[in-house]
Amino acid sequence: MNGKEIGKVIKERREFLKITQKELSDIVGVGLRSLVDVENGKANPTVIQLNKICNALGLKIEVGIK
Amino acid sequence: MNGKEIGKVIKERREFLKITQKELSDIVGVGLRSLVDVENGKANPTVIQLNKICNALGLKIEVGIK
DNA sequence: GTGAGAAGTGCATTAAATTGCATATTTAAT
DNA sequence: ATTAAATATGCAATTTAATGCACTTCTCAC
Repeated sequence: MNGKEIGKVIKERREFLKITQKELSDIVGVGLRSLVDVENGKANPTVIQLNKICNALGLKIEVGIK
Repeated sequence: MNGKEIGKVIKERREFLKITQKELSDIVGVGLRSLVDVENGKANPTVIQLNKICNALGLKIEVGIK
């Protein structure tokens, strides 16, 4: 999964939970600008950044054998 | 999975494949210093950085429902 | 079709990741 | 115990992610 695909999952999950980018950004403690960019695959986020977002959405990061 | 856990997977996978950090670093195009830090959970790598490493090791990143 | 809230963009600044290099430490073979 | 290769760390420089703000665009409900 690359940045675009990850962003897609995050965005869909957020929309499924019916929360706005602003709300999520506040909850998570990640800048709105950064969150928007991540969702749109225009960012290259760090693991910590991704984890913050994932935790709030009931998502997780996994690294495993292909 | 946090940085430490991810590093552990990467390190174990590299050792399983019997390649050195230097070799992997050269193959992947990631600085040796960065690779070492990632493996030891002392880094907060970006998705691109992680993907470079994972690709060379037959690993993948996944973001999914917890 | 207007208005309001949500989403996306450009730009400048700040914070942090990435890197190379020199050096230390660990590991493993002889 | 020596040695050599592999692994780890401190530090400084460079690159890039993260952020805020102002502004634009999109999307619906009315």
